[in-house]
Amino acid sequence: MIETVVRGEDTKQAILDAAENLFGEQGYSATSMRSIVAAADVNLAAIHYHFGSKEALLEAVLDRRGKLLEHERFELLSRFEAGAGGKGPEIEQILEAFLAPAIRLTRDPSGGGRRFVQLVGRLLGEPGEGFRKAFTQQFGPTVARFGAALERALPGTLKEELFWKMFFSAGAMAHTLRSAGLVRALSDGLCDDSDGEMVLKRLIAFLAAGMRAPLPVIGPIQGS
Amino acid sequence: MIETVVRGEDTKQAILDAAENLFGEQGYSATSMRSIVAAADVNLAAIHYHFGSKEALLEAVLDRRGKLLEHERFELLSRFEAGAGGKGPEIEQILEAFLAPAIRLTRDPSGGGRRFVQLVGRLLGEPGEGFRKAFTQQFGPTVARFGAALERALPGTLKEELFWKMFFSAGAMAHTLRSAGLVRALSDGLCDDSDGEMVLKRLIAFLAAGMRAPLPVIGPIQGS
DNA sequence: GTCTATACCACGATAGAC
DNA sequence: GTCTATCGTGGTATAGAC
Repeated sequence: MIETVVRGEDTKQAILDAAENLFGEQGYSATSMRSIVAAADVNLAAIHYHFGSKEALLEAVLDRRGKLLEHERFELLSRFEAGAGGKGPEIEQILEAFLAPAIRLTRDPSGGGRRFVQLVGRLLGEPGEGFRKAFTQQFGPTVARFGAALERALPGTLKEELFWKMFFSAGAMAHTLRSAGLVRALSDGLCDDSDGEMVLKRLIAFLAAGMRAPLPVIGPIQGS
Repeated sequence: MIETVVRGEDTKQAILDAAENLFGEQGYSATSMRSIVAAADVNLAAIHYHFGSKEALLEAVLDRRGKLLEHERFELLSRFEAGAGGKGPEIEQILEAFLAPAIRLTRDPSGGGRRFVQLVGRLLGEPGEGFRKAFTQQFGPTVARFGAALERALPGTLKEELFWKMFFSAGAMAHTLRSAGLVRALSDGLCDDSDGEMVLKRLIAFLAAGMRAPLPVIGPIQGS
């Protein structure tokens, strides 16, 4: 006779922890729900009871830390805005407000924060209308808020040019975040990303230069 | 009585075409072999006969266009090197030699080239020791060749700093390539990437600025 | 409300007939 | 070279125990 132990919220959190780790390590599609319930030591059907589906579980994983991440980013940006007087914060400060909370998550001793960051970085590149919607919903307000800040920091930049700069930057940022902890292997031992502050400062310097660079305008507006 | 038709090489190419399209559209893990054989109108076991496994099929897809892509990149870089005399090509030219052949593939009328480029861009972010090995094998020589060219174009740059610049650039490039044809949707109609030359020039300008920017050096080497 | 057992169909892979 | 049959595992769904 197997005893039925009612754990309630514990079960939910155990599933979220296991899913965060496995999704971050192996990617969403490559992770099976059976491996998640095995790691969490719960029954297979518990996922469907608490979340409904694999995709809904992913959204719950994103939600758990995503709200806090968004709050920290807004908080930091607001602090920089307050300290900059009327002219708004510098580009470097805007980038720092966006990146520092994410990089800090990378150093979470439990490893869960790093896995979460890797997962988000990978999701930006994954196709499937399914969770592009969830992704936009999660990070849309952040993109809007930081886009507005960048627009003020780069006077005279067309909306279209700013989009491309943010687009290129998103690629570099996502690549850096999803590779968290793997740089030593990727660079054959040449480099290391264990010093998060170092990675942060270098990424900011790289992106700020690109943000300030004038992008060529093609077409009848400028001619050749 | 169903007739057995022997198609030989046709079957192999049909599978490669279908796999390229579906891997590029949906990603590797999310694409089932059954959907591939349905699109190619061949039997399920044909994949295993011609390629051996799903992962081997992926490598075959990468191989088919990858060799030509590498050749075009090397060719372009060599031409720039020949035209630059003893001092080597400019950063912009090196980036163009790397990116232009890939962007041009994006405009392939059949759509296969675009799907291939999307696939490669996505693979850079996917985990799994499995095809990181295949990926390195496919693009290792290219990275080495272009890294050497960049090193000469950026005198006085430490190997470590150069790695990070190439690392950030790889993220931006992969993001741009894997989003080929999706920018209109991603930007809510604000921008479009149907003009490949425009995307190319803007990406090069963005990256060249980052490449030239001095990255902060942390640690005892420079102090604060 | 919480959890278990179990069944369902699609998946990647393989063996062997033709 | 091609096909069918089959294996173990994947995501999903539900009935019912507690």
